[in-house]
Amino acid sequence: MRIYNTQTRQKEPFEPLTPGQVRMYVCGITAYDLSHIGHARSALVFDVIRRYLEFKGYRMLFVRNFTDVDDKIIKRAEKESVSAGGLSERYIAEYQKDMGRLGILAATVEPKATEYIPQMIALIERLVVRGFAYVVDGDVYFEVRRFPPYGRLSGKNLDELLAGARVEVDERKRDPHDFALWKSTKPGEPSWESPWGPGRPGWHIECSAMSMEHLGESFDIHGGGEDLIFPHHDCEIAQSEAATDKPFVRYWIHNGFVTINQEKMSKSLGNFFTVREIFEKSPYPVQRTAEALRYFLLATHYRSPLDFSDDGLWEAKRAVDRFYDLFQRLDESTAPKGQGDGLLPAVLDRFGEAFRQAMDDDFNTPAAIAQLQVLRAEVNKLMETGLSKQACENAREEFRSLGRVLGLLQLDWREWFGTVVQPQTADGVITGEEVTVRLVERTEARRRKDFKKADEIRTELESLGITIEDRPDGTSRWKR
RNA sequence: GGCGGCGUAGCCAAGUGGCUAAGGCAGAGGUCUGCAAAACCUUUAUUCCCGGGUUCGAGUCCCGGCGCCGCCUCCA
Repeated sequence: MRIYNTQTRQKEPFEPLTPGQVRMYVCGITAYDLSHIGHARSALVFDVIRRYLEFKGYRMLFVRNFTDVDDKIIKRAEKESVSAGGLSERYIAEYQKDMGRLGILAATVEPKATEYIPQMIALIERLVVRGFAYVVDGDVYFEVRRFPPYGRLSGKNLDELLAGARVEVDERKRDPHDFALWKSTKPGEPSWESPWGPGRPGWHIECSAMSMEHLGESFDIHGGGEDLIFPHHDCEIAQSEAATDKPFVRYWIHNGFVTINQEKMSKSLGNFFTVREIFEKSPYPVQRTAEALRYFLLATHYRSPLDFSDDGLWEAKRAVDRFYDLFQRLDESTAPKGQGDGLLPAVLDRFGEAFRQAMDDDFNTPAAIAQLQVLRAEVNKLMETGLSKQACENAREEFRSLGRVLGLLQLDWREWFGTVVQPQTADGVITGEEVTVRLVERTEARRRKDFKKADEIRTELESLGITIEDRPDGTSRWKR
């Protein structure tokens, strides 16, 4: 398996520090607002990486943090006249709700920054003792000039940074790029006791403290959005390696942005869609919307920018429909053992292997999905030659097994198409029972060759979002 | 100004030196069907932004343009 490492800007063979085990840390969110699709993409990318590594047989130790103390949280909390802690708690819960609906699996540990203040203080003290940090008026800064490799990850050079950067001048800092490890408290802000007086941690230190606490001083994979490369991850490297003298991380993985009309989606630009909105605007049930969104996001490689659009999302849904069409055919097949039975195992093997090869190449999900699509076509063809019930089940199981890596194709086709008979359905949505009644009428009409009546019923159901498919035996099936 | 990335069919999107440039969506024709839908078959880039170069051979490497984007300040 090869992984693109931001550190070296090339794909490298992947070998974990401990054979059979992978330790991975991913920068989560700052909890002060609802998550947008960009957050969802990042969570999804690392969810799939985690799933694939588990699929490969690795034991995963996966940490994804929450930043629950920070300027933006404090500001927002002030505005809403609530406590900073309460605000971040609320948005952490919202994040977990959204990501849960998207099928993002929980991490092994999901630490919150404020629960690791002692570890952060200990780390900062270590840096002060070792001469990498200095104290000014209750603030503690990391002195970047004392750590020559600073900027290695992003490829930035301190002297060149000075030329163009608009860095606010803080006379107390020894270098404009020195960053805060500890900030002395202002009145009304959350604060903790420290050797330097009451204060709160700087942003970067939390990730070093929490990752080391759970994964050790050196671990395998550290991930996040590409906007975190500089300064956040460069700062993490500086703090961590200055404190331990050990290599901090082996593989740095960064996901590309979600854009809107080719422009970065971000809170500051105001051009973002929240995950919540996607679900609310969707005419489909949560599970189906979630899978369409996953498919859409995974159809682009994780390092490429991805332009979000409603059209793209519904195209993805159409593509997933084709899989569930096949699953229904497989499920309803009553064919006896046929020629396809003999050919199927080799086909499943071949595409399973192609799928793994795609994923082994830097988690190439678009290529992996393409293999699933070709397999779908192949199985459809084999059905023409006759596939026994058992063979059909084997085929379905292969899609389920590979699809699990991407968090796709796990539903029963009835759930996907919304044909589960639900006694209660939202206003304006026809229930499965009602559809069944109309369908029986239509079947009767067709039997009488009353095609006018049959077509009326079909048109009526179509206007309600129901598509009918007639089977050769005169019966019909339907989907939303 | 510094650093980095991208430009492949109507749209989305793989492919980073070598069989006929994956796959999806949309479109066209056909088989099937009462008509549809789904499925299947055929079809949609002699060509990968432009111009040079390296090579037996380049979408893929190098140089130079053009266009777009990101980071350098909080940001997934």
